[in-house]
Amino acid sequence: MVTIYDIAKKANVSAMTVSRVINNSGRISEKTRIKVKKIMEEMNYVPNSMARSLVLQETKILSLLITDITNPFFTTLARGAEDAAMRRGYKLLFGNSDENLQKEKEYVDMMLTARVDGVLFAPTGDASLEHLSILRTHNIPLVLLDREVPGFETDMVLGDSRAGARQLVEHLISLGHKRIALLNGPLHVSTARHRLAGYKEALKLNDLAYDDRLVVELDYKPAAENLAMDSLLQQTDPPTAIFAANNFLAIGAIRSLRAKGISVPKQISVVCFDDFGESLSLDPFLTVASQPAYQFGALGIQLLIERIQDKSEGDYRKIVLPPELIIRSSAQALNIM
Amino acid sequence: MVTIYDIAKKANVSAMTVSRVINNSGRISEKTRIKVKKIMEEMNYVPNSMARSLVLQETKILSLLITDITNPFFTTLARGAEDAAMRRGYKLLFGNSDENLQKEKEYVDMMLTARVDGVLFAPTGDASLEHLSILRTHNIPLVLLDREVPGFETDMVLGDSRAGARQLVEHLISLGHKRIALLNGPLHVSTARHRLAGYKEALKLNDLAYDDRLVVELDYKPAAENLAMDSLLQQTDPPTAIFAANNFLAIGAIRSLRAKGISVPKQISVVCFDDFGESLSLDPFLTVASQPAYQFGALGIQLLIERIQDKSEGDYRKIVLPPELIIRSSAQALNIM
DNA sequence: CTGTTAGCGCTTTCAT
DNA sequence: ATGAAAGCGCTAACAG
Repeated sequence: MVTIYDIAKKANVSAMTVSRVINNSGRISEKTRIKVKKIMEEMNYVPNSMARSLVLQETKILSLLITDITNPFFTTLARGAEDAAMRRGYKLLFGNSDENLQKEKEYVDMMLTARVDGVLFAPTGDASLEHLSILRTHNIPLVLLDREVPGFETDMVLGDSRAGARQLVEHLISLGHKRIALLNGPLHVSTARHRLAGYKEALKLNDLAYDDRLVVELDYKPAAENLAMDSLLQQTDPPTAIFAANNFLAIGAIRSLRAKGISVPKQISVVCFDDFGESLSLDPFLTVASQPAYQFGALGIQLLIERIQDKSEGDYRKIVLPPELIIRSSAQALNIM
Repeated sequence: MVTIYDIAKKANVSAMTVSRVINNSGRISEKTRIKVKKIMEEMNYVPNSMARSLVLQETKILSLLITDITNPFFTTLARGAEDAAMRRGYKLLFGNSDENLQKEKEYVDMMLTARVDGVLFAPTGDASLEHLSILRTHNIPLVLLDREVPGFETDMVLGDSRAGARQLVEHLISLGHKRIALLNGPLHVSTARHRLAGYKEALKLNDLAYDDRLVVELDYKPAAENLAMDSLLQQTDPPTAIFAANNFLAIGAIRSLRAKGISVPKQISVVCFDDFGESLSLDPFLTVASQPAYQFGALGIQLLIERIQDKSEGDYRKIVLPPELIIRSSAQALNIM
């Protein structure tokens, strides 16, 4: 392995001079700078970031933990974070917790031993509090993404789940629907609670009664939608529309409905939170509350780096990004029979 | 920051003893082991992987570079790699080159300075040769994924693009199609060349003439499919079926066709390479050659770690994973008019 | 403008 | 069973 000492020897200078050339620090004569640079090239020198970090006490590595790498919302968010980090000279260490608290813990340990300079964290749920506290104990700057965790204060970038849910449900109501089901994620995740709140709010604003038989809470398990649909449809007064709390739930629901021979949107309307990437949807027909996923990542990195560099104990900032209602064809006016 | 010296002092032992406890190495009395462990807990000690790597000359970090983080093929592959790496005690540093040679170079530099123990590399194309050579120069074990690069020998995990393409095209032929267009990726990527070869092979096996007006080479730019469709359809003897070399191209093509009021599959059949994840496709109707993406990642890691640990200069291994033909409804029998 | 010294946190080697 | 010394590759602080 080529070190600065190898370079130094060959260039007849001290290691320190080589170090200065590498970092463009201090004053160095143009002549030696060029000589050293040339030798570094010749010898294929690559700085050792381990050694550097050890003395500098900073790694220039940020970590991004997401909960589902197969979800377009998170991959788009990841691209936003990556671009923003790179642009500012930071590397990004990805992690995928898979909505799994145990995996999340492993990633937290990894962040700690890797001595990352900061963390962008999409928690699996309220139980992530413990993990966040560990990071806080070690003074690692931290930005929460997409989901908040009760009892934990920090910078965050969130969507407006309540408003988005309300808009979606009001859209259904404006189409004449009165029996609207909510296919929700687990309530230990803040976004699920907020979407439920928005759902209730929309009902109330329109003088519709809240019926808890229309609300189903699903964890992110495959095929759970199928059972949920069954029970929903067997009710005496079944829903005419479904509000799915995220894109995957909507897809699961629609597939389940179609498998039963029920047409969407002709027989049942469906709307959901989160869009799919442009390149993924064959037939963009879902009416959605689309979130600016790329911005989530980019702004998260910005907050994080500001926190790292200012070292300031300034007040925590909470950025709330509004969703955009995109009306397509998966929800239609209720047929008056 | 808590170091082994802090622990040592508090436990009235030497740093060396603490180190031994951490690594379960050497013999230590049960009494001191327990005492030291307890103090480590109390003080929230976390080993510093930088310092450790610096002396050990290994990081236990592997790097995975993919070309498109929004493509389900690669995210699924990433999950396979991640699971396999974690299971064997390695961490995975993700990178997303975005089919961009410049970004790829930045990631290579990063791998070098981060001193990763090995690299899983999906190259952007043949021009990646230079980057691979750099890694080779620095003796970094390397496994190529999905795409090979002429002139570069190493372990690889590939799909059988030629066979998959042949099957897809023969399927179309069996449905009565004779004018079959190929919507291909750029030819500086090995998979595109192999898919072209498979396409030609299928034609030849069925005594159909190869017509280069039916073959379009697209780079991965948005909306390129639209223009390609235009020119394809304006021909005197336009295609009745399209073989798209990957999932995104197929989607682009279908959207373009539908925008022109052309129905798939009624008027034009479409098949493609690579499936979508289960959770992403609303309406799994595309007939595809599906690749075992998860296996690509898992096997890649396996090859890589074996190479790292054996240090052996054994022969390079090339694993070729066959695709699976999944017949759905996007391709139908040609209407005899 | 350049060099010397010391030390970042850890483990290897050699003592005891 | 435990410890002391040296060194991994690098840079901050000070000296010249």
